[in-house]
Amino acid sequence: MPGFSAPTLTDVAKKAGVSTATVSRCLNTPDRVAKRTRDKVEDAIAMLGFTPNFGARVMASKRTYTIGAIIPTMENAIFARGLQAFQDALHKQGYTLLVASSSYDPKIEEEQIRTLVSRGVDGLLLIGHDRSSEIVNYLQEKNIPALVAWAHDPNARLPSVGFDNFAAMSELARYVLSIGHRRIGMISSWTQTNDRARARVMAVKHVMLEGGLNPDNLVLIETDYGIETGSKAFDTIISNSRLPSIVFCGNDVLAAGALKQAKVRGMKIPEDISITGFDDIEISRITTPRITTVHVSHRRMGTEASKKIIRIIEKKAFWQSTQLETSLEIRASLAKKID
Amino acid sequence: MPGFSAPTLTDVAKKAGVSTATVSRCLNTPDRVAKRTRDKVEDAIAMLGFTPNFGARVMASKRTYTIGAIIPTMENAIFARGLQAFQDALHKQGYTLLVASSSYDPKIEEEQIRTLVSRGVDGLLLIGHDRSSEIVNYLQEKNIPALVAWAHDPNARLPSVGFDNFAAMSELARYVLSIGHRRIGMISSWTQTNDRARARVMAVKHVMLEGGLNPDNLVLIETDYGIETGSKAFDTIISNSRLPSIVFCGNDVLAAGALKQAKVRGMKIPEDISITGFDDIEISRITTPRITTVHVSHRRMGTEASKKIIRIIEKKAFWQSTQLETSLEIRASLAKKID
DNA sequence: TTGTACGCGTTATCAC
DNA sequence: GTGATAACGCGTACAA
Repeated sequence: MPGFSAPTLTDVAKKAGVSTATVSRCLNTPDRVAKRTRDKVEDAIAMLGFTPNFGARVMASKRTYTIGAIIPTMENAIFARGLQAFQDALHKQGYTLLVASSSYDPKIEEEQIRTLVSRGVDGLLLIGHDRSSEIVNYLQEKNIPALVAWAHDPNARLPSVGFDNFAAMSELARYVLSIGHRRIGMISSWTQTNDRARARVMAVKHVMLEGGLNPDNLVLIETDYGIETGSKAFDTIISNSRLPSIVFCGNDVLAAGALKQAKVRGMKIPEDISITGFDDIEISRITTPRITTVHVSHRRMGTEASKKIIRIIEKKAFWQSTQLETSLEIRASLAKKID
Repeated sequence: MPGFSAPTLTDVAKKAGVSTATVSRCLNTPDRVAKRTRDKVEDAIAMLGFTPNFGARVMASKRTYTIGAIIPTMENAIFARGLQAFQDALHKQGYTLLVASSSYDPKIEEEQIRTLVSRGVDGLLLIGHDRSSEIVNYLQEKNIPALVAWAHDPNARLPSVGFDNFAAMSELARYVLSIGHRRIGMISSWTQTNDRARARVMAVKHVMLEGGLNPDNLVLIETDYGIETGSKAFDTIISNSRLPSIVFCGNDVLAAGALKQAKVRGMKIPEDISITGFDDIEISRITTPRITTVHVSHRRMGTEASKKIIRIIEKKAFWQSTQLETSLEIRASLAKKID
């Protein structure tokens, strides 16, 4: 089909015998056009198979109806799930989602932010509050609304929708201590550039202090996200001189890896050692035994995020952060410590 | 920051004391600009914090460097993983990924295709070959390159990168029959609009015929993707008058659900019943026992897809479909049938 | 209610 | 190697 070129507003206008302005109005403010004219125009549009040119539209109107999201990786089920919900909700409101990923690298995240901004996104969804004030300034200067998800901090510079990682993990840790555990291990994602992971570790330490334990005695391993890495970390932990009676894991996937490895090492769970996760994804329910975890509705977070960002973009409300609930899911991987 | 507006090419040109054409050249074909001039321009760009306007660029050049992908859902780990690899590879080549999802609904997929096309994507990644010829015609008319992933069919109208679902499942089924299984059950995703699922079911039936069994005796349950749905389907299967000795599952997630439910029902695996999956995602390695499955490199598929679509877009090659290898992963959930 | 005409920020085609 | 300038397709004052 050489020489092919898409029909334009002008083509439609000619065919319908009206001006381009009228065609444009039919598209954007149909009620400002007489019914008869509108019908003619709509016929012409249908006959030509016309679709408005996106680039031209952006240039003329400065709006893209596109929202960008930068997540660490889609390979983590919690982001995949939340993002899916985010995209569904966005789509219903006529917005399109542009996705990028940072591989947990702040440099890449900044680069992606700039890319998406140059593409004219109307708003941005980011994960967690950890980023340079420089890039936040940049967004402010460019006037791009940004929303933080998967974390909640009412005092941060950007609005957020998420849950309180510190509080949620504290609740779990308090319960664990209350049933007698005193020797504590933890497997976490890297805390350096991940405020969610950091908050969860801090929570465990804080609760240890509360309970009269020395937080320095926490046997902590940081590692990449994954089942295998969780298994390896578990091996490191049990090679420690003092075997913990409980291993907190920063998420369910690490917990599944740890649990698997415990079985490989011939340990009984929870008799020999207890293991907990975080997120309550399916994996925590199919292991034997099932994993005690913290329930979070990632789908709900995605939906809420879409509502909020659209509201901010359309200036229908001043922003305020919203906090989502979490709840403990006590399952068989955790048991009372009997000395 | 009222009255704020981004610096443009013209601003940069003024500041650098050159024409807009030169600035544009610095951006697109730097080697066609004298070093001295280029330095001046680059300084000006840095000072002003200039970023090219995407919409304008599209209008002038007809290229968006954007590729659209429409997948059934990001909540399925195999798509999440493949898409992540796709996006990483694309990003390295300077392309951006636009994601949409169809929820396995052909109507929604068509709508999403049109949306992405109107946004000027340079190319499209689609899943599977199942779609109306009407929409394929549409893509052809509009001259939008489209690539199919997660399926391989050299005779289809669109190029594809994927593996042969039929052959892969046949291989597994032949092995299963060779170790003595004769009463066969299967849990599959809906086959109506999913050619991958359909091919896997057909493979099992075909191999049954090959082995002298009546394919009509296959106890087949179709259901949604998920662990819970796998469990329910398993219950339905075992309520059947003739208990199968093997249950093929269309994917690992369904298999994990089935396996879990088997244990709930007090059955021993693989002594009482064997279960197999497909995809070889982590979940198949953390269940007890581990699940026999078909290994597929979804990451590799994503990477290959990105190479191929860029090559097609940049007309560096005529298209031809590429087929990826699969391999059996025989694990403890499958055992010889002893009567 | 409808039409005219300009601007949006870039790229590309010419001359120079 | 560089500069002027005409597109690109749409939205929107403004005028009629």
